[in-house]
Amino acid sequence: MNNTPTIKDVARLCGVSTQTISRVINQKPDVSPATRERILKIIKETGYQPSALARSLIQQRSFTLGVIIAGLKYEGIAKVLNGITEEANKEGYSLMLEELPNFNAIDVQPVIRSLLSHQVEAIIYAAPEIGDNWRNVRLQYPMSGPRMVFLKGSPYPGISTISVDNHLGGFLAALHLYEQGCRNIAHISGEADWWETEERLKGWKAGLEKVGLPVTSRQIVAGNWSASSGEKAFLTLLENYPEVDGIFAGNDQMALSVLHVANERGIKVPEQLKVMGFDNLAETPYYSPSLTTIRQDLRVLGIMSVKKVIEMINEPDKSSKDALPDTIILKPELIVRESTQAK
Amino acid sequence: MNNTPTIKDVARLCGVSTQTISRVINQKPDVSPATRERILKIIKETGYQPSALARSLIQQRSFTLGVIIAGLKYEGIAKVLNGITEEANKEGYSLMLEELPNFNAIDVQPVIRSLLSHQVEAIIYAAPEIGDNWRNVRLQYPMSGPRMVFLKGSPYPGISTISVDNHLGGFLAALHLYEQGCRNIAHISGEADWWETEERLKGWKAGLEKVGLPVTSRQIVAGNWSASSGEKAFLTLLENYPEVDGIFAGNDQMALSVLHVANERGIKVPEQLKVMGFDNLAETPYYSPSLTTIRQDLRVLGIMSVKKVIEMINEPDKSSKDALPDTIILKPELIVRESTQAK
DNA sequence: TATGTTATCGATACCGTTATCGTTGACATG
DNA sequence: CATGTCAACGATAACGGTATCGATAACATA
Repeated sequence: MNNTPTIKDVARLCGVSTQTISRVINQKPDVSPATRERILKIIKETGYQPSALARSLIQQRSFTLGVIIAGLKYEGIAKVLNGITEEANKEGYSLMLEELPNFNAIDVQPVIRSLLSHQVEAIIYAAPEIGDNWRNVRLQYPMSGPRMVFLKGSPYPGISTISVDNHLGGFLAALHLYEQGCRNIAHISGEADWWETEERLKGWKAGLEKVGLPVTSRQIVAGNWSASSGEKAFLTLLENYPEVDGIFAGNDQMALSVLHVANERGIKVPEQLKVMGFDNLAETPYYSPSLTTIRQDLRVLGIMSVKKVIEMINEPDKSSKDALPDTIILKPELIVRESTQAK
Repeated sequence: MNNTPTIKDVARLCGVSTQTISRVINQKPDVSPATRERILKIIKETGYQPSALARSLIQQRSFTLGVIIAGLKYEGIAKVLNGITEEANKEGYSLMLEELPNFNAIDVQPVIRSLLSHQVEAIIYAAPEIGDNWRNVRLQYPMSGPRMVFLKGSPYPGISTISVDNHLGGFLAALHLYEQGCRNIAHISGEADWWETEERLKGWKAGLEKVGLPVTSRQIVAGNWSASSGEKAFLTLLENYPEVDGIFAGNDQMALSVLHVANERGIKVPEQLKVMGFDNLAETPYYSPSLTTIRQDLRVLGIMSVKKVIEMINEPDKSSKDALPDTIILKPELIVRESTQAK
């Protein structure tokens, strides 16, 4: 009585069957203009809103996507999510959001089950690939379940994956530092076992090899994405590899703390040391000096992921000619700023 | 046939009624240990998962919260969301996420209707208060609808609101700069019409008045939260208020670009100019110099909001003794670093 | 007049689950 | 033996919609 009206209430008020109401709200034919108008009026008056739940149940379509994320504090994922919400909104899909408490694959199963029980039509898996945690998810995932797209990790045949070419990013970084005159180039890597960490490292190595510079263990120090880890790593570098004249940090935060320490110690950037990061955070133009970095457009990544899953929903045979490929690799881009500009 | 099994499939396989299956999955009595075990075994074998949709429909409970956000690119909201997902997870609630395409109140109505049609049990409104956009939402929202909590805006009698005391933050900032010896203190404000902008500005004014410093229009320059706006604002300040010796920026990004410009121009921070921000971003300890700022714990804000709405769901009479108050104001905290340390 | 066509609408079943009440049989009790 | 109690289970309706088919009346056509 006091609650929100249902289709039955509206039908009773209009003196017609629920079926006719259904026809009106779904804009189907077989309703006379007169009754249609009368019904629309009463719908407006009562504020009636069809239940998406009941609809999903009978139609076997929820128009809902599941999104699994982890590490919202890591900044990057927020941008991905931004793209996802934008595109999902545009396409009329709702989103169920699940954040994993940690990065293990162990806790993923209940999260997926929860999404499935809500009959999401597809799942966007945007938690980072660390070690073999993706592998387990991919293996355990039921073939009969709704389609799934993996974000920011390694491609795998038969499984849709959308990533940024981190290898290329590392490669570009190494080359750029070389071209700016650096001959002793170090790398502060991201958190161990992350796919992105490995790829950036490999790309950086490939770049050094390409230009004929040696790659020794002294040149590589492990960080963990955090600014404080970047600070420690840089201090280690100064001790073990004092001739360093170029640093490629695995992300902008770690690069920032390199700038910070350099500033404290009177090491001039870029004159004595060239520094670059990865991500192109919005603030990087305002670091001191402004930071050269590798731009990756994570918002677009999110948009692509929604486009892809909706495409998979609409044609499960995936045999369209201009369909998106299963594996999409976005190209990162070098952004040159003061921190590597030879003067 | 090929699809996920329903309760009927399980019932048929077990040779019992669906009711008995229901009793098992809900851990209710009136099932013999033998059949219970047999049923559990078949449930495991088939991978049966009860439909949350059907359940929500019959029970009139969805165990789902709606979250409305805007401006994911603004960093702060990601932390709020982080707290929300954490607490919701803990309490066994799912989340439906909706991001507003802009900050107007115009587009809010369809978003709310969408959430209502999914029968969310409560809504957390975490889009910023700008001008009177909250007012419209609050007025248009149906009294009969699920309860709603507003985040990061002005309290209003009878409506639950959880915010940070931005006024206090601005006040603390002004006082701190004064205590550090500044006598010409400027403010770079956030985007116009935001509640947070106004509060920080008012608090800062109150602080200056408290210590007996004048407040003139020259001392206030409008920014828009972005680092580039901070740069412009600082340049304006240098022109119109050259005697400035202390700056309170409305957020850390704008403070960062003040540091950047100061560094470029050879203005020594903190010796000649003391600078502070607001937010306490993770990177602020590594700005050069490290940045004094006002810490607000937005993750806790998110957690509190979930606690509050769940409390409202469970006891709509809100007459418990140790219930959370309708209006919760979290206290920000001064974090002193190099950028304001008198030497 | 008998039949066909069309526009408009309703009756019924169903989606997958649970609430509610009823049924059955075994056993105890007076 | 009649009755009561209890454990274990099923039948039916309901949640709020839609799919499917059918019904009715008005009108056109043969």
